[in-house]
Amino acid sequence: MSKRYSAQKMMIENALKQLDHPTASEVYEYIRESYPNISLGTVYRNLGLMAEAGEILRIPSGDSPDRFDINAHEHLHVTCTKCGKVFDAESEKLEDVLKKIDRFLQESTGVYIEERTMLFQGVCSNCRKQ
Amino acid sequence: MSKRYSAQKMMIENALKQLDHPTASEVYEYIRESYPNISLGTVYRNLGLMAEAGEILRIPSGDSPDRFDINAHEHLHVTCTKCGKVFDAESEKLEDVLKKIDRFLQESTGVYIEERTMLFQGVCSNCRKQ
DNA sequence: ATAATAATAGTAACCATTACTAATAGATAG
DNA sequence: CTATCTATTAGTAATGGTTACTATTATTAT
Ligand SMILES: [Mn+2]
Ligand SMILES: [Mn+2]
Ligand SMILES: [Zn+2]
Ligand SMILES: [Zn+2]
Repeated sequence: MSKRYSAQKMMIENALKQLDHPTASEVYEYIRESYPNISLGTVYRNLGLMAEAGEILRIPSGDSPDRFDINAHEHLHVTCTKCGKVFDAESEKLEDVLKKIDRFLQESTGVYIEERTMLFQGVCSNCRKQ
Repeated sequence: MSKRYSAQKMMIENALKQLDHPTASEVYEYIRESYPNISLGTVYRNLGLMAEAGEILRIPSGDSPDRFDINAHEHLHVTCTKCGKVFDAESEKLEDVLKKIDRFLQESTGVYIEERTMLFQGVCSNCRKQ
């Protein structure tokens, strides 16, 4: 059938667990250390399929390459513009606020919201010290 | 000094007023009808500079090309996945909610938020009828 | 006018991502 | 088992939006 659990996919899953919100290239480089023949195309294809299936999260980023997240539960990301670190944000309170936005947008535009892309940028407390 | 108001920039501004959230290419094609020698690079450069200067808004879009908005006031965009139409959403109420998100993210991650990228997608009421 | 320098047109390069293709590996059936 | 079928891969080429480069043109300052 249409699902063969390849060794490569397993390695990609493992890389996602070891790395913090990595790009496809970072996953590729990580796997290459133990399995030098892995193909970048294979990494891209599997990451895309997994994101499509809802098994992982794709974090689009506009200018820089997309990042991926083993934590598939919907949550927000904040990126530091100085050091590039990615922070997670998640809470009941936040979910309520987001639902409120969905409802507002739906009422004011008539569009039934199916997907949101949200990315926040700023300077982290560590980088502010320097 | 560093600001020369070129005829090309004026044409780009005008195109932004005539078109609804156009891409750089759409601006380019629009201007080409009356001024065939305009360069796509010039359109990109000016749009980038204007967005940088806060004179216009850049709407990043992940997969598809970025769009631009003559309305520089911060507001949200909802795109219909069927017809591609872009809807504007703006209100006092919404601004309050967004400020609330900023404050929450700042408290929970320590990052001082300087920029937000938000894009919503769904199906518009018109497309739902079909 | 002359010189200095923004800005442009045209084109080449970039780079993340996708598409393509022949080879591989794992499942299926006899 | 052996032959066959097919999902997946490695390797590489192509894509497409965007940026970089460079010689030329247009605008400003002297
Ligand atoms: Mn995360
Ligand atoms: Mn708008
Ligand atoms: Zn930082
Ligand atoms: Zn629609």
